Amino acid sequence: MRAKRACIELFERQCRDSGVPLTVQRRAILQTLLDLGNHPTADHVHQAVVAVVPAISRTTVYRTLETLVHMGVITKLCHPGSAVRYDARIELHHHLVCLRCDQVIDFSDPNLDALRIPDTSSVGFQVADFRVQLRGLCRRCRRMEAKT
Amino acid sequence: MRAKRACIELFERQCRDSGVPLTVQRRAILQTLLDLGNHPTADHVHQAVVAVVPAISRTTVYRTLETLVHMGVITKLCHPGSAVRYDARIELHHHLVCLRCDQVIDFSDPNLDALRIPDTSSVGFQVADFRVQLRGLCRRCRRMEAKT
DNA sequence: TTAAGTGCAAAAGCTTTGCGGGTAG
DNA sequence: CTACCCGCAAAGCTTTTGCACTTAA
Repeated sequence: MRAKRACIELFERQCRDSGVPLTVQRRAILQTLLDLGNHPTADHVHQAVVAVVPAISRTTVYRTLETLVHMGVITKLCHPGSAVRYDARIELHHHLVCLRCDQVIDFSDPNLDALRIPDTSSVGFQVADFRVQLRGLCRRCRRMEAKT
Repeated sequence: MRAKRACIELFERQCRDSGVPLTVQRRAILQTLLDLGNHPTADHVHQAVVAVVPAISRTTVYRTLETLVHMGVITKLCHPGSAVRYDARIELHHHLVCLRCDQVIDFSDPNLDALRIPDTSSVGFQVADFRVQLRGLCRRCRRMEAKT
């Protein structure tokens, strides 16, 4: 995937520009998040990154993920479940949200991307981007439902 | 507000139709959620409902909120924060999500409502409805940003 | 050199579970 | 009467905090 390299370069550039130290741990966490692909929790990331940097602590993973969000390199996922999930894809894309099992699936569609952003100045809100959530039942939950 | 009564009636009808016992606690929790308005956590609901039913336990609030979600009377909010939030508004509406403070603000707009739902059959997903998240900075965070 | 990052252990939140007693239908 | 609900207490997760040590720039 081409986007991964771009994401890492963005991160390294931002670090230099704002004087944020570029550590082994940070690099490994970002790399792992990119490799994992789908919406892991902080703990998922920790489990995976331990394979690369065995001594890394859960605390560092939590802290680093928040740092990366702040830098705009990754985003927090809006998720109905209890644990926070992170998303390394910052390009415009959308989500299928299962109302039964709370799973979140990436979904891309040019028509959704073309949405015109409405005026929110009346509430003083400044829009940066948007996501569409299509809510319903995923394949598995639909089957379970059918059996009942 | 008209919708509140409708919501309670929907709930009572569903209870009778599916034989779900209609208890004092459930009624009070739904009523409280409707009165609170904006996206409370389970604990917020508990704090508020104690004023009406003093002996009610936190556990019951957690359980009942999940029951109401399952019945389709309320929905879980997709929220980037750590605690789950609930939304008594089941009508179509959208959200402004602040990327700095994680606040979620209700937002209605006919143009967003008119979105054409794309075909998701290729991934076996059945869409029930949708929400648009406009992400950016809320008024307060925008001011804080400006000062820096 | 020095400001910032890291690891550890412990605390603080949020949510779920098991169980005896209570209640709506 | 009977199945389901409720409250309590305790356990189980997830996330944050304080502090001493290490490291990138």
